[in-house]
Amino acid sequence: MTTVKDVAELAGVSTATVSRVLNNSPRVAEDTRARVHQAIEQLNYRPNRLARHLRKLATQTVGVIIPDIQNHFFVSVVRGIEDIAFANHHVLLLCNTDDSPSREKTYIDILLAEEVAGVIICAADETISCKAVRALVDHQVPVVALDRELPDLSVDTVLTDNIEACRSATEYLITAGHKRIGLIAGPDYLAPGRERRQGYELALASYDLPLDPSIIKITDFTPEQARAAIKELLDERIPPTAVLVCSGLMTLEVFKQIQRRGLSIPDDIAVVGFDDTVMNHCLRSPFPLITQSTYDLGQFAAHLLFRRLADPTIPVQRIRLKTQLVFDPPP
Amino acid sequence: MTTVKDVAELAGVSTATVSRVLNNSPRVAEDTRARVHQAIEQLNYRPNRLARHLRKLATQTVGVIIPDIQNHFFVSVVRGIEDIAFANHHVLLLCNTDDSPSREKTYIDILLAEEVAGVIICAADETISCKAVRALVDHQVPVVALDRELPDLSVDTVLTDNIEACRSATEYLITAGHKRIGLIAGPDYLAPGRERRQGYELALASYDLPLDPSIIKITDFTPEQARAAIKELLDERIPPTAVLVCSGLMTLEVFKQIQRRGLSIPDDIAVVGFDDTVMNHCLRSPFPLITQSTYDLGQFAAHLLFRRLADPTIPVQRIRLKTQLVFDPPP
DNA sequence: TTGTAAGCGTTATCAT
DNA sequence: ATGATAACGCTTACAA
Repeated sequence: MTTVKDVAELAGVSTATVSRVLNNSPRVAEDTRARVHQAIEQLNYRPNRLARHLRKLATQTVGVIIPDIQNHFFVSVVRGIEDIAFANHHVLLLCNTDDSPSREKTYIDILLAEEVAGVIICAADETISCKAVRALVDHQVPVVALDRELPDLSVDTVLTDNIEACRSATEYLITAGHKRIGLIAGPDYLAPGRERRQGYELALASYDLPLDPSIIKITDFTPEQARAAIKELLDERIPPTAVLVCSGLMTLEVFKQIQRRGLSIPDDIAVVGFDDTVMNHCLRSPFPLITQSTYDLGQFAAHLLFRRLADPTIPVQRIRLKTQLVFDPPP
Repeated sequence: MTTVKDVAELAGVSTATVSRVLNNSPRVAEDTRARVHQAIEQLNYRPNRLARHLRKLATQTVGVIIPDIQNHFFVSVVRGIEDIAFANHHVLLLCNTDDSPSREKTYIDILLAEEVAGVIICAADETISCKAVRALVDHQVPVVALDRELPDLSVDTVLTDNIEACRSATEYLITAGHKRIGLIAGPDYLAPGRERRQGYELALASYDLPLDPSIIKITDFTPEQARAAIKELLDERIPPTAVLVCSGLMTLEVFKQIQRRGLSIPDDIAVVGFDDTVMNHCLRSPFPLITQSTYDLGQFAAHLLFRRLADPTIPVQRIRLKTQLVFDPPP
């Protein structure tokens, strides 16, 4: 392994000078700079990031904590983050939690020990996660909350406009004539669960429709619970004539189950789902989808992070990304 | 930031002893060990990974270089790798190359500078990539080639059984009565391109069917080129009655284009595609798919890496994973 | 403009 | 069994 020392020797200067060249210090003569650069070339020298970061007590590494990259939702999020990080000469540490607070905690401890420059996190559980994430904040590690909040913490946050998305989607169903609309939502301890339900309730209220708890199903966002939920809805004594499904993974499952029962959409039951995860790409979807630009979500989060890295004093930012109600898949 | 020094002070021992406890050295009295552990607890001390790794000149970081996480194929690959890495207390650096050798090179330089413990790579270009990857090998960084080969390098490799997969798929089409079978394959500089074409040719040969270059389309695996390819095939003076499409992304695109033309599968044209990326999940696929367990692919690669990390002397391994020809989607 | 030297937090060697 | 101390590769005061 070649080190600054080797370069210094070959260039006939001290290691300090090499370091200055490496860090583009202005206080170095042009010809020395040239000689050093030549030595670097010749030896194919790459400064050791570990050593550099240890010395500076600052890395060029960003921790990305998400539930599961296998959830289509996070794929482009991660890519969006990576592209911004790459442009800033930073590198991504990918951490999948499976929504387990304990695995999340383990990863946070590792990221802390790795002295990451910052962390972008989609928390496993908004209340529980705060405790672990606080350790990052206490150690001055910038944190960006993505898609889910960190309520006790004052950190930059980028969210989807959940309430308005579901309010308008529900309104769409209501104006289409539906009076009994089922909801398959997520847990209250996650913003996308809580707020999407709120949007739904808001719409019902503004049209003076009754809120029937028996057709509001709160799940943990998994397909398994979505399957149980849609089953229960369809088995109601008076089944809903429409249903709003509040995540991509669940929408797919609901679609499958409805198909399996031989029911038709929207004649037997109307559906509005979330995210163009799957079916949107391979068939003209038989129902509208609330879509979010997940790539943008990632990019925004990364932008917030690097902005804060550049200037830690700016006020905490909070961004809401708009959604779209899409009736037809892309060509 | 609490350091060994703080712990040592609180426990009333030297930093060396703390380090011994941290590294489970047997040469430390039980009561001192207890005192140190208590101090660690009390201070909530986490050993700095950077410092540790710099000192040991060995990290617990694995570089994962793939073309694009947005390609569904790599999603579970990465997750498979992560799960094994996590179990081994290692962490993942995710690098997307977009199949660009230059971006790949940049990432390899970074990984080298980060002193990663090992690298799992799906090369952008088997010939070009070798040059950059050789730097890793030269620096004794274990490398595992995934899905694509590193021909000039003697490294552990995990591949799909491409030839047999496409031979049997083509055979299936032949025994179904097809005599004029089109092929949409990948480039020769990638194993999945090259070998899948070989399997196709093998099958034709063994049934004494002619090889018609005009219905063999070599693409770069992108949907764009797949679209052009299927268009050309369908516009042939005598169009093929069947087509074998050699990647998941391309299969989806071909499916769309056939649909758009109002043609029906398999009556107008029979299709065999790759990977259960999309349509398999939302509708009973109208045609069979060659599927690979990408999660296993990732796990195997990671296993190879950690095996070599544990014992660098074992002979280079080469694994071929079997595929399945799937006619019906999972329930 | 350049060099010397200390130090980032850890571990390994050598004493004791 | 434990403690001093040097070293990993780099950056940055402080001198010169």
